[in-house]
Amino acid sequence: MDETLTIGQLANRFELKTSAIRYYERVGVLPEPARESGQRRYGLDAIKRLEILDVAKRAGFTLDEARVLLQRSDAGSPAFESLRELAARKLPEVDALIARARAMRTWLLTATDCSCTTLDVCALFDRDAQKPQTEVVRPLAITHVGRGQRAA
Amino acid sequence: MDETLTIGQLANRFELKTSAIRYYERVGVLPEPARESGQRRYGLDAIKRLEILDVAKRAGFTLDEARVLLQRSDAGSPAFESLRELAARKLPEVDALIARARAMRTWLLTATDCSCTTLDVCALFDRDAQKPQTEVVRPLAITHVGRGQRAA
DNA sequence: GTGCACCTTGAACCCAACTTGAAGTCAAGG
DNA sequence: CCTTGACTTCAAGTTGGGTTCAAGGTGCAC
Repeated sequence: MDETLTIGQLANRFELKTSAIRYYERVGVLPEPARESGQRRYGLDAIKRLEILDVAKRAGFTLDEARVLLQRSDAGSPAFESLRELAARKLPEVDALIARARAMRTWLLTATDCSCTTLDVCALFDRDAQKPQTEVVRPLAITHVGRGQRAA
Repeated sequence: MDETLTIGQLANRFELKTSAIRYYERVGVLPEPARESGQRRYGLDAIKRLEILDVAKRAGFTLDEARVLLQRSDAGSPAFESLRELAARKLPEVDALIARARAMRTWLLTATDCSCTTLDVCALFDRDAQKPQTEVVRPLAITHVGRGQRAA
């Protein structure tokens, strides 16, 4: 029980690829770990960090935001201010996402039992009728999900 | 009233950039339009297409899916089968998105009035406690929103 | 002493949906 | 004639979150 893990063991534990962990290190989300004959060795701190990161990703934070979060968490004292700040900024984005997704859902349901025979005459494609509910929301940073890798 | 628009006029009408319209043409979402001394001239068909595309994008279709949709719409006869098919395939993805977004929302609300002083001890970052509700959903093709351009 | 599993590196590649840039064309106005 | 402004082309860049590749190191068992 020496409490350190290789990158492969750590990756397994979090269902990540080793390349992802190296990537996190590269972009500053994880600090550089200790080495044993050139190889990375991770301790409890890294595990805790990845756990936090895991939750943060689920919560819709980008890696950049998570990086800030984790830096503050290290700093010690005013740790939680940044989290509350970030959460408060994130909330309206998430609300907008939910609203948009619901409008989409309604549209899709209607579409599956629409009986028009050509698209041109169908009310589903009446732009103005849809506008009020389904405003397009621009910068929505929930886009990290599922990009850059094909079916893990 | 000659009913044709230049690319710039069309772009204005849909709050797109001209580059986006050329891009749509390049990837086959819009057909090649007529030309007058080299310049694109768009008619009502193009407007209708962009209206459909607009709704399709709101509904979470990718450009690729929209392209199929619009091709079928041209073909004439079995037009709506493809739409119903696409809608049926899309629905569970949207449901998953909504579920995930709601879990996120709960988490964010909790975060804004959590009173922990360091991240390490906070229940918000207890991975296992969150798992059941907030499973990470992988391929979620709603990612077309807000990528590739900074704040239109 | 070699086979094997695991680790190392940097650079290049992936995706979607565009945007940006350079260099050129065209018509109208002064 | 010259400028202005809107158009044209094709190539390359941007974004985020990684993956993939080639070439090589390390340690242990057989």
